[in-house]
Amino acid sequence: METPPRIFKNKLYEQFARLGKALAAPKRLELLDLLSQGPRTVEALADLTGITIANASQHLQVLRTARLVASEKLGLFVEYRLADEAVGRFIVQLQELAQLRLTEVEQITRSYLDERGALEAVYGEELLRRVRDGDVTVIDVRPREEYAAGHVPGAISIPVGELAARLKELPKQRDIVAYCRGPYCVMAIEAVALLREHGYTAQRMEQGVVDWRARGWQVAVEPQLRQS
Amino acid sequence: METPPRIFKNKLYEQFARLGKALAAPKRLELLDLLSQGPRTVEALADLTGITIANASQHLQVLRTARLVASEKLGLFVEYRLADEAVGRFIVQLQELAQLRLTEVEQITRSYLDERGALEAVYGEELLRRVRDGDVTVIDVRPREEYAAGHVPGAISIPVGELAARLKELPKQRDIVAYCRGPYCVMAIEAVALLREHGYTAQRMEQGVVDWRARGWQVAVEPQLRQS
DNA sequence: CAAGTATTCAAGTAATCGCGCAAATACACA
DNA sequence: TGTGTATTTGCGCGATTACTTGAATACTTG
Repeated sequence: METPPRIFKNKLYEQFARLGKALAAPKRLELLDLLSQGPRTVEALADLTGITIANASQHLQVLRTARLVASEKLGLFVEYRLADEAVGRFIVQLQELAQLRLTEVEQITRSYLDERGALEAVYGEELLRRVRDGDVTVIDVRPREEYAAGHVPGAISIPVGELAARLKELPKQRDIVAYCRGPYCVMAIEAVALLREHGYTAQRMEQGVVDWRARGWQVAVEPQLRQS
Repeated sequence: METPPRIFKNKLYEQFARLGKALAAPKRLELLDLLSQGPRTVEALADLTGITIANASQHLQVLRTARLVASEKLGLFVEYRLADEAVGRFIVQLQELAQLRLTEVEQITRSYLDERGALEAVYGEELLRRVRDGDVTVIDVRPREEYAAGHVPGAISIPVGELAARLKELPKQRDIVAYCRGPYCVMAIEAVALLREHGYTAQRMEQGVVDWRARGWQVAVEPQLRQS
């Protein structure tokens, strides 16, 4: 026999758990991370996460019924996006909590960095300030679409795959800062390693556009691409 | 064939998903909510959530392997507590996201309030200011242990069950504000209803001590109870 | 209107989860 | 050292979940 407050609590926590369940699969978290960089089609998401299209579609359904993502039919494709900026911020907080509480997270990233020979020198807030003030040359090494969907003002788009061929665009006498999706994104790590090999002074900024926006700072978008 | 970055991502998101999995069961969220009010024994938690002791123990194991709670043997009992204040803040953020994205949450709370005939008049920040400045009589209607583990400075402890018998302690000419665990806790609602029936001017404060602390404000504790 | 393509749906399978029950363990206290 | 109590563990059941494969659906576009 259940009393009214008990029924109420059960219903309420069941709702909260809807979010928890949606966040319980690694691939869904990866999808959310990608979507926090900008809208994507099912195929692109399947590609980037290394799962089948049908599987990606299913995961996206789950995220949609948890109201974390929204979809829109655009021509032949279905474009998925985060349902709200708050979702992106929440994902960041989840990752921060994991970083804080699960020592394995740091072990995994550290061993990956070691394996790549990328010694990390992170200056955190100081680096952010220099990026904000334009003291350094900032490159956004994410895919072009993500740059278009929102990027740090003043940053130039050089997807990591093109970096080797476009080195001559970069001035050797200025410090270079590379960023990508966030603290666990590996593209900026590769970029910095490559730049240093070629004699540049390069640093990685851990923050991505989600953090940037969360601080209340302006992000730039390419207006011509947001039209349907 | 998996490339090194893919392996890295898989391992990383698997870790993040550990938190998601821990948050995927309604009862575990309820346990975390209770624990954010202060430490509790297994038996007490089982009681408060309406599950068997064995079941509660199992859920607590899951939360412990996700490093969200910690346990300590105290005499004959095992006391569980949040592993970090950040966990409490995170739970609040989860609930805020649910409130924002899942309209069902508001429907459920609204229908519960209607059923209780408790018309909600919430003044939010203004009410908080008055509580902080001591303009009102503040009562903490949670169980005594939770009050002892941390409460709003100046609040007096009147567990909701004792309220009817202790009405005469309260001044009729001053406004009364009742609070309990947070926005979804029903005890303050009951308290306000009872007070109004008896001619008091009473209001509910939605925030609990977790929110209070998250704002950087001081919480008071009963020192003599925190000794082992 | 027909053909092609992106996405979703449906069915099957192996694995996991939540829960109840009963037994085992661990520990304080007499 | 024994006894009582709090907690954990093991086991079995039904339900859910993730993933694959193959077919269906809904579009656009020629």
